[in-house]
Amino acid sequence: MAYDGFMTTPWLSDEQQRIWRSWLRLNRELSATLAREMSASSDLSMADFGVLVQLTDVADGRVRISELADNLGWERSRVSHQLKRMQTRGLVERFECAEDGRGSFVGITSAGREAIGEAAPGHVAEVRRLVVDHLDADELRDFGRLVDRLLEPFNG
Amino acid sequence: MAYDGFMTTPWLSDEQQRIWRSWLRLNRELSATLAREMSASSDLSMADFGVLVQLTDVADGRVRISELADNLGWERSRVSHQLKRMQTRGLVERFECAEDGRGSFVGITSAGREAIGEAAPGHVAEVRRLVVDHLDADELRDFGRLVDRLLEPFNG
DNA sequence: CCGATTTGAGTGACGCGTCATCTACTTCCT
DNA sequence: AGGAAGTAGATGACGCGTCACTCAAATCGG
Repeated sequence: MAYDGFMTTPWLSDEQQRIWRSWLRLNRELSATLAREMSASSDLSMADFGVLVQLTDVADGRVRISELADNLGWERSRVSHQLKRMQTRGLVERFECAEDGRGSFVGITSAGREAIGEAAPGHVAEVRRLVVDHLDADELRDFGRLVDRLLEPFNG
Repeated sequence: MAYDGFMTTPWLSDEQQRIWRSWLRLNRELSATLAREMSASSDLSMADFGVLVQLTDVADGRVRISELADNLGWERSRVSHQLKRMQTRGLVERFECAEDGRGSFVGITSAGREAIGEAAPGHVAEVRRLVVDHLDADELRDFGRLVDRLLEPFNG
């Protein structure tokens, strides 16, 4: 157990610290690589892509802003900023909401569909290459189990 | 195997997709929670904290900027921007480099040491609570092994 | 029915991160 | 020695993300 000189609280053990730092590094490398691939092979950012995925996931192609925020796990204001940028570029469009005068719908445009259609194959290939195909069946199962385990504190 | 209507490339299987999305969510929740805790219990951001950790890691308290960038796994320009902000707040200081007229050293100030001393215990507690103590010994070992496995493509 | 509270959404300020580019210094090649 | 190429670091522009705040509409409690 390693203690840091100026702290009165135990730091992590060397092994725990190694694992934690590796985890941080993995996130860094993975998201940087995916972001680079995305912007190299399309005009979309990862954020754009995430939004468009959600918008193609829904049947009628239009979602309430808050529902979109929930599905993305983003703050509302983040969604708002993001949609503003995407609307400027013609990737999404907004519609008024009849049932609730405060709310509004957002939907994907045909330009948006075209953009995600271009971006998706390369992105999927990269996720496969770096993660899915890089683990065998057992490892992938363990991986899923662990991720679920670590998500527990955020589900309750 | 699920295919997306407008694509000619295979998407991920439902299970693979579920795991991948869970992983993305875990990153989101974890980093958001840690960032929130950090800024609630100190005046530091996660980025500030990372820099200060590196600067306390080295013995003499001064590092070449590029070395710092390598240790952090950050781009140089990111380091440059970050250090400028931190220098303004008195957390770090710069020194000229005698051996190389282009280069410079950066070191932690006493204000910087004080700041990280305040921030560290809460941060460590949060990492413990959400990750380390949330997994038993076997799970932690598996987790480390999987993270290492996924880091392989970035090591070669 | 009316005021108080809550909720859906947007905004401005500001810190973060990347990319392209710049400057100054060093190194390498001949 | 001297010019070409490379390297250390800084910078400006711009997109991303959060926080604190605003406004309008809906809902709730009496």
